[in-house]
Formats: sequence, C-alpha cells, structure tokens
Amino acid sequence: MLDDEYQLDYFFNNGFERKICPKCGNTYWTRDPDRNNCGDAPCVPYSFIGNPVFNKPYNLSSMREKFLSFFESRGHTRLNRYPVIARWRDDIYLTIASIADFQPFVTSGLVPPPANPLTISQPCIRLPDLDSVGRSGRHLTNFEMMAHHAFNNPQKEIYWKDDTVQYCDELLAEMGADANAVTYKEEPWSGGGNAGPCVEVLIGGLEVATLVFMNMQQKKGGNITIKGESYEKMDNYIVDTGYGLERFVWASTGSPTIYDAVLPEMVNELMGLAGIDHKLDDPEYTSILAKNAKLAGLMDITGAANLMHLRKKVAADIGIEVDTLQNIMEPVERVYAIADHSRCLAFMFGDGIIPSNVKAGYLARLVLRRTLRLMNEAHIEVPLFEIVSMQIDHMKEYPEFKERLDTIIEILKQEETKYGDTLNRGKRLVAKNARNYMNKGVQFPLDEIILMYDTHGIPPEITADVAEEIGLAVDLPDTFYSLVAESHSKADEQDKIEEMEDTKDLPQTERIYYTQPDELDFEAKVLAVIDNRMIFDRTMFYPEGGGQPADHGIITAGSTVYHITDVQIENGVILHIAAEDRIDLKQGDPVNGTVDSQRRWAHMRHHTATHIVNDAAKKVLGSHIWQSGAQKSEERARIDLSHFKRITNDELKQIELIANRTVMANIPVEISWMDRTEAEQKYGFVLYQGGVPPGKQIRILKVGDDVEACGGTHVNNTGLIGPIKIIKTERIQDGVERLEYAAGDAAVLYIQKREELLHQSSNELKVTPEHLPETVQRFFTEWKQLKKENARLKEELAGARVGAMLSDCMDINGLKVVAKNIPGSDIEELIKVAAEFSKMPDVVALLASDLNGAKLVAAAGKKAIEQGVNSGVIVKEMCKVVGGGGGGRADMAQGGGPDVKKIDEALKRGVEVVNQIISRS
RNA sequence: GGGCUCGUAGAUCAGGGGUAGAUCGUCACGUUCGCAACGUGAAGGCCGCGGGUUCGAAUCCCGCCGGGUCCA
Repeated sequence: MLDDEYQLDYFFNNGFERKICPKCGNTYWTRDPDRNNCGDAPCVPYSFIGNPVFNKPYNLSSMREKFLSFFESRGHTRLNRYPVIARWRDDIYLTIASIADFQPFVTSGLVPPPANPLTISQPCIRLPDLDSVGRSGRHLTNFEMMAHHAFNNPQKEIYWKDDTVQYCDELLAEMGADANAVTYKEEPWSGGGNAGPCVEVLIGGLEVATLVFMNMQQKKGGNITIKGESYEKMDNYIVDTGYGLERFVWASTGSPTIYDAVLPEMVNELMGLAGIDHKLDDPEYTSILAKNAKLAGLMDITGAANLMHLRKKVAADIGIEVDTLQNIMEPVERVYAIADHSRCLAFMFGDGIIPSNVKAGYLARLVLRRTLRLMNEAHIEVPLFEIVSMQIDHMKEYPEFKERLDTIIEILKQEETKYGDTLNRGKRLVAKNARNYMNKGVQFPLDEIILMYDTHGIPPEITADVAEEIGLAVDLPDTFYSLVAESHSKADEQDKIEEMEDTKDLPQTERIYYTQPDELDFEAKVLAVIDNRMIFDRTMFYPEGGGQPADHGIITAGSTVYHITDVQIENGVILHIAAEDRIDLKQGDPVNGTVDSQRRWAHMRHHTATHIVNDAAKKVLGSHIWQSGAQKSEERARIDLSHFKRITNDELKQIELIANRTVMANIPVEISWMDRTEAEQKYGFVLYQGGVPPGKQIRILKVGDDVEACGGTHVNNTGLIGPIKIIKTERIQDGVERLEYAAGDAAVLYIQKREELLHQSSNELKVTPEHLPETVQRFFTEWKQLKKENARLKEELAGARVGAMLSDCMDINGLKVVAKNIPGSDIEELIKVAAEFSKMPDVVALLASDLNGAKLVAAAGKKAIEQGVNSGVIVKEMCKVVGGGGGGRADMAQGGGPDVKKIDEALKRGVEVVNQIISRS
C-alpha cells in the first residue's frame, strides 16, 4: 500500500533489485542477484555467529564512538543522551526509543529540534520481552539506540530517504560488511500516534537497524491504513533511525549470544559467582549456545510450552537429551538475565528512579525483584548492590552513576531487605494455608495461589515450593500471569468524555496576570458569553493550573456585579465562571475586573513556598528528590516528593529551617520566557518538576537555587512569603513522601492553633507546657498501674463475695441458685463473681447491677448445665424485663437494658425460668 | 490513578459480637560446679486511632493513620 514510498533513486542507482521473499511475502531490496530471501528471521537463520560480519570486533564504547563520529563527520550534531526515565513526557515512564527524546513537541513541529540533523546514542529500556531475556540470546531489557534524526518541513528539508539509506549503506561498508549480504526489507512502521514507511536493515540474519520515515499521523477517517489504524500525511516529515548498538557489537564479534558480546566481563564474573564454567573457547559448549540462539531467533519462546519446544529442537539438532540440554542451558540463561537486569537497574537507579509501588518506580522494583529471584536460583550469594556496583564500574561512559553510587547502594540494600521480609512473611502465610488445605485433604487451590501473588507479592513458584515442602500438591498453570491479569480486567472500563467548549474560534486571552503581576484591577472587553461563563480579550484572573487554584473576584459592568468563583483555561482561552446564572453582557461590552487579593496572595505565597520547600528538601535529602505532584490552597500547600524512605523528624526540621532561611534572605524571584530547547540544555529536565508545559516558549522561574518551568503566580521577593511552617509528612505511596506546609498568614494561624492546643492541655493538667510530656507520661503509667490494681481488687472482691452469697442461696431440686443485685458494681465485677460461681458444678448464679442502666449476668455450673440450664436463655428472658437484650454461652452470659427500676423483677423472672427448666427435667 | 490485603503481648500469629489467647523470647525460682536442656511460676495488651450500630465491639459498619502487594 506504501509501495511508491520505497522506490528510491538510491536503490536504482546502486544496483539494487526489489524482490519478494518467498517465505514471508515481504518486499526487500538487495544487491545480490542470487538472493532468495529477505534476510530476516525466521526466513533465514543467523549466519554471523562464529562468522562476524564486520572487519573487526568492537565493544560498546568503540562501536558507539564509531557510529557517532561517522555521522558527526557527515554534518550531524552529536547530542548527549537523555535519561532513561522520560521526565519530559507524561505518557510514558521510560525512554523506549531515541525519537522519544523529541516527542511530542519537536516531532509535531511546535518546538525546533536542539540540532538538525543530529546524532545520538540513547539508552532505552523496554520490559515487554522480560521473559525472553537470557533465553533467546538476543533480548535485552536495556539497550542503546544509536540514531541520526533529520526534522523536515515544507519550508526546509534537511534530507530524506535516499540520503538516509545511503548513510546506512556507507556505514556498513566502512565497517567492512559485504554489500551483497545486506538487505533492506520494507515494513511499514507505526507507533505513538505516528506512522510511516520504513526499511529494516538486515545482515547475517540479524536486524541491525530500522530506518523510519515518519510522515503520517493518526487521524480518524484518514486515508491510509497501517496495522488497522487510519493515518493521514502530515506536513513535517522526520527521519527516525534506530541502530542497535548492542546488535552491532554482537554482529562484530560473532559470539554465541549478545550478552557475551556486550557484557563479557560481567558475564564472566557472574558465571564465576554462580559456579558455572563458562568456557567460550570450548567449541562444543559454544556450539550449544550458538545453536540455541540461532533457533531461538526463529521462533517465539515466550511461555513454558514454547520454551520446551525450543529445547527439543536444539537437543535434537545437537543430538543430546532434552534434560541434559536443560541442565546446561538453564543456569547459563539465568546468569545472562542477571547480567542484563543488573545493568538495567544501574540505568534506572543511576537516572534517579525511586522504587515504588506505582509508575516507573514499580517497573524498577519489578526488574529488581526478578533479579533477586534469579540470583537466588543461581545460588549467587553476594548482595545485589555489589553486582550493580560492578556494572557501574564497567560503565565508564556514565560517570554520573558513580556520583550517585552511595544513594544507589542504599536503595538496593533496602530493597533487598524489603523483598526478603515480604517473602518470609509470604512463606509463613503459604505454609499456614497449606496446612489448612492439607487437613481438609484438598489441593492448594488456584485462587489461593493468585491471591498470594496478587495481594502478597509471592511468586507462584515460591508458593508451589513451600506448599510442596509441606506435602501439598500444587497445580501451577502455564497461563498463570494472564489469569492474574484477567482478575484485574473487570474494573478497567471507564472512559470520561470531556466536552470541550467551542473555544476554538476565539483568540487566546491576553494574560495580563503575567505582564502586570502586581496589579489586581483591570479593564477588558467581552468577547463571548456562554451560559455563566465570560470570555474577555484580556484578564488578570489566574485560571486553575499547575496545582494552583483559580482566582476569585468580581467583574463589574456599569452597576451590575458578577462574582467569579472559578476560572478555567481551554486552548489558551480563559473562561470566567460566575456564581450568577444570568449574564447580561454581549460582545464588545466593557467591563472592570478585580481579583480577590487575599486569596491571590495566599496562593502566591504558597506557590513560591512550594519551590523553596522543594529545593530545601533536595538539599537535605539528596539529589534524587523530584516533585511528583503539588497542590496549593489558601490555607496550606502540599508537595509530593520521590524519596526511598520516610522523612525523619530531624530532616523535617532541617527542611523547614532551610526553607525559612531562603525566605529571610529576601531573594528576588526571577521570571523569564525562554526557548524550550535552550532552557532544557541550560538547566536540564529538573525544570519539569511540576509537569511538562506545552509550547515553544516556556516560562522559567528562578527562586534562589531552584529553577523550574512554571506558569503560576508568584511573589516578587521570597521575603514576602512570610513564615513557612511544615505541618506534616505523609507517605502517600511507597517511594513518595508528601509534605504539607502553610505560608504567610496561614502559617501564623496554624502556629497559633497549635499553641492553643498546648495551652489547653497544660492548663487541664495544671502544669506549664514545658512539663507536659513528663506529666502526660506519668499519668499514663499511673493509669495503667491503677487499671491493673483495679482488676486485681475486683478479682479479690469477687472471691470474697462468693462465699457470702452462697450462704444466702435458694435450693431448687438440689441446685444452689443465687439471685442477687449488687448495686453500683460494673459489669466486669459481676462477670468475675459469676466466673467464680460457674466453676462450682451445682450452682446457678443470677447477678445484677444498676450501673449505667440495668446490667445482668448469669452463670451456671457443669451439673446445672447438664440439667438443661442455659445462662444465655436465662439472660435473654431477664433482659426482656428491663427492656434490653443479651446473650452468651451456656456457662456464662450477660446482657442489660435501660429500665433500672425493674432489676428485682428481672431477677425474680430469672429464678422462675430456672425453676421451670429444672422442674421439667 | 484503580484493585486486593494486614494492624491483637518484645517477636510470630490464633480468636472474628459475650471473662483477650498460643508459641517463642524475657524475668524469678527449682535442678546444675557452671552452661545448655528441663520443670514450676510470673511479668508483659488503650486488640493502630476516632466515630457509629448494639444491653454489650478486639470482633460488624464508616472515616483516619500506619504497613504490604498487584495492575495501568
């Protein structure tokens, strides 16, 4: 369907021929007249293993340098890598491709690229193929996408398809690749809302690069269909290439797996730790690994069944038993996976991800726990932080990781302990449940296994292990994880369709709260009125955004006053929402506006304070601190920070002190509009603490050492904030700490309120506030002692009463029946006395008290119970008399009711019931 | 952001409307030259906090606080 797109002059002029692969039916270009396949797996197996395709072996850094300097010498600007955590994006957590660095604003054309054309080697993390890592010989969780990009638009074209393919061809030629071995396979590409024609570059059976010509965007009803979605051509057209650094290195060494090519030192060290003799100079051993990788390249190996299929084929090919192969491969695959995963962790934590149960932090924990499990299975005893440290030692090109090493180690130690705790807790739980099911004589149910994983984080394999150790059979289905996913899917459907006002045709409102930040009164002209919403040509009202609530205030037109209670912005158009239902204004009417000054000032103080607290927290807790959300109000503000442990009281005090010092330093708040790319390069992505603002120009706010992109309203000098008082910390998610604080008036009011509490409390105890803690402690201890003393005395009293009451009892058919009102005693006392009686076989005791309503207790001895006396039944009857209810066991029961005057009557009724029961028997 | 879970003695947990329990640990005493082991006994609980329902709540309901965990 995109056939025309691939008819490149470069192909025609350089002896290429367009062919159709007989196996997969795809079209490809080749120089080799005899070639009869597309060169891609599974149509053709790897041929580069043991037979490198380039003229010399490269390692990661020499290959990266080769690539970047190649494109540098061809007019491309070399760019520094972006972090693996995509802080400039709110749609993805991890950087998954080099082009992700430039989405969405550069690719859409809104923001000019940092350089054009450019070249970069971008570390990426992709987790969907986690299962295959280590097994397939080629999958990685982290890789570097070497790339060159050119951003073209109708006004200016840098270069397009022909040059792109030519560069690729030249690069491969320069590295000594056989031109006839290279094929370019046509394969339309789509992703992230864009699409375009693309060629995959194949050599030796391996896809080493993808050349994407992004020239379409997703559009409902668009005239081009790719992979079931409709697209249309866009004005911009972008060269988006991706050269797999690791694959290039692999192809250059021809080693049996990508891991041996890319991480030789790590693989060797880990093999040693796992006690595996990884002898790559042994041709027999190497051929097994190579065969495995080759065949794995030809098939889907996800899931146990597919993996078994691979094992069988490899075993048959080599001529050994499947079990033998399994025993060789499994430990080796584990080590490969650990080598990969621990490097992934180095990137994640090196770039500042904090483990958590949400967002990117969850993904980090996922990889981390998987690594720990693999290490455990491989019997690698050293702590994880040592392995990651080793990785970082080898990653000389990333000195920034070394700088953060202390924090990384602390995080890893903590996570390892935490997972150990979780597993121990889980194992106990599993063991307990397993014993239960064993007693019932049933299998460990699948539901329970899912619950263990879903609720308690216990991997099904461990559940099975523990249960089987106890002797309970477990049937673990192959599709376990999809069953878990299924149990979640039901709650997932909810899509809210927000209806946008038709503001598209209106001009953007002039935001004079930016240009005249010290004014609160303004004049404006009405542009439109929609129900109770007013739109003006200009406004001083700040619309809700960036965690700052909307301004309130009034709009006057002549003698009419409208009260503005909400302000929103849509497509740059600011809507003023009035409390009044009817607005008698029309287009062109002049109005006067006044913003509620007290509210605005409170917001400004809290907003500037937020930047200051963020900065102070960074200084106290470390550079890994990032804002992950914030909200201001008139009374207080809060900021959510990524941090891997609870903030201590001392740290809190220090943050508060530093924040207030910034206030007292009375630093001017500097606000400027900057070019987005320029700002990013000058300050880095720390700018985007509060989210990523759209647009070419962004508003940069400097408060002391803190620099952020921010659209909010702020005070001119930090001194105007007044006191900042931190109110509390809260852990809102694992890895996310929330700080709440008040600034200005709100802080003073808060402090006063606290003082008041202190005064009230100390007055109550008649001590000065200084003595409050020790006094409270003394009272509490005394209270506990007295409580114990009280219980002891009641016990004693009960014993004493029993004797006296026994001498005053009725004899009914050989049973001693005690019926007695003990005024003023509480239910505890009655119960204690009753307990004494219930020890005596032939006694029935009915006790009552008038404390807080009528209280009734009955007790019966063993013999009495045998004769049919049931304390519960008796109490129920008695309680009816006093208008309440009660119950209990046969030997002891209690109850009560509101009618105190009828206590004696109730006792009488109790005796009656006993009489009835006994005379019946 | 959504879901599921747990908070009871120093630790691990049972109980799940009717007198707060077990095991380990601690302490004392006994046995011993001493230790371990054993025996006997004791201390140790705002049953996370606050409301509600009830004659009565550790237990049921709601909210909060503190943990754990899965998914996007």
